[in-house]
Amino acid sequence: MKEDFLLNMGSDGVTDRLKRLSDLFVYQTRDFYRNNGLDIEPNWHMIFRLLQEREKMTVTEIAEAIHHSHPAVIKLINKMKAKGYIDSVQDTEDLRKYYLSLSAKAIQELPKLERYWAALSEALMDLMGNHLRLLEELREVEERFEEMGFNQRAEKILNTNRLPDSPSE
Amino acid sequence: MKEDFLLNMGSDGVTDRLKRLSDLFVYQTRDFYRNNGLDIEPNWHMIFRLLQEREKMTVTEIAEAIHHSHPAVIKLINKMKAKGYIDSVQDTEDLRKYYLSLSAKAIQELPKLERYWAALSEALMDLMGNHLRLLEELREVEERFEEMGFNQRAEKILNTNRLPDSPSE
DNA sequence: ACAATTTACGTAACCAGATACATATATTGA
DNA sequence: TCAATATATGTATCTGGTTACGTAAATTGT
Repeated sequence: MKEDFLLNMGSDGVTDRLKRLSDLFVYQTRDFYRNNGLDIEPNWHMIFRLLQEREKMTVTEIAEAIHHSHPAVIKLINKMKAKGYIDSVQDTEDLRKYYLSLSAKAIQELPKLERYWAALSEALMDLMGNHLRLLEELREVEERFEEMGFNQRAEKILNTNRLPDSPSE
Repeated sequence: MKEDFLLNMGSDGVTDRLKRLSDLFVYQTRDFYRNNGLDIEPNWHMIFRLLQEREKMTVTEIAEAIHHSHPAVIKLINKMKAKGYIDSVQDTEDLRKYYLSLSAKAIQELPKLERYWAALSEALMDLMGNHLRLLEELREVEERFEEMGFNQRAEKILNTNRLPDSPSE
């Protein structure tokens, strides 16, 4: 068990630990796919699920649904298109819009993919100790974030700390 | 309050939510630094802390301490060097090693930086609801990860699911 | 009806991780 | 002692995210 300096940093280490853990999941999921001969990327799962439910969506709608920037969605979708998993059809009324949906190939492969996703899902629950406390804590922070950003909270604290304190330097 | 599809995905959405939250912290911390005229990046904080405690360390030692790859540390350190925050001295006995330490400029700026880090730290506690439950849940998952990777867990589950089930397709 | 604004998609440039590969120096071992 | 192996740093290329900027189409409003 190697030393982990981020643990010493207490809450100040949380940002990096969140990313570090997320990265571990991503890299190992990619490994898992490759070892099992699946030609998909880890972050495509949410797009599959989304388009399974909604049938067709525009780039902007997807970006809003998953709370990511639209360029992030465009890059993701372009790779899925290149592999033939996504169909794109221009809206006849609003020429700016393109409706994205799962291709025939994607739908055909779904049953196979589902089996691997089920294994990943079980492994995840296993790793979380078969409870959802991490999710719950995450949700709490996400909710507070919506009330007021980290940014503004820090700025506010900086100001209140500054006034009663020394006006020096 | 906009819809968030990742919440619908339950535990399958956790990977992306961890990264999404971490990114929010990073981007808003960068904003905070820029608004206050500080010429540093968010992920430099842990390096400052580490070198404050250990005085001097090699790239490899830093990489091990924070559980990142060594190329990640090299990139990070090179940027800090470019801004004059890091000194590098070659070991006289082992010419492969370079001891990294905080520069005079870095040490001189520390008191100023501490005030901003204190504000960020408070803001973080605020956002976490003044408890450390998120950290505790995170720690649990990190520990289980050390016992067995996500990868192997998924592979194992895949195999046990396969045997008693249909050998079809 | 047409100018001004907003919306949708796309691109460029940046940050931050990882793995794979390369090179130089140390260490090991027959 | 010298060949083989291991270690330390560095580079290239991939992933994934962001903001800033650009262009075309739709909507708003006078």
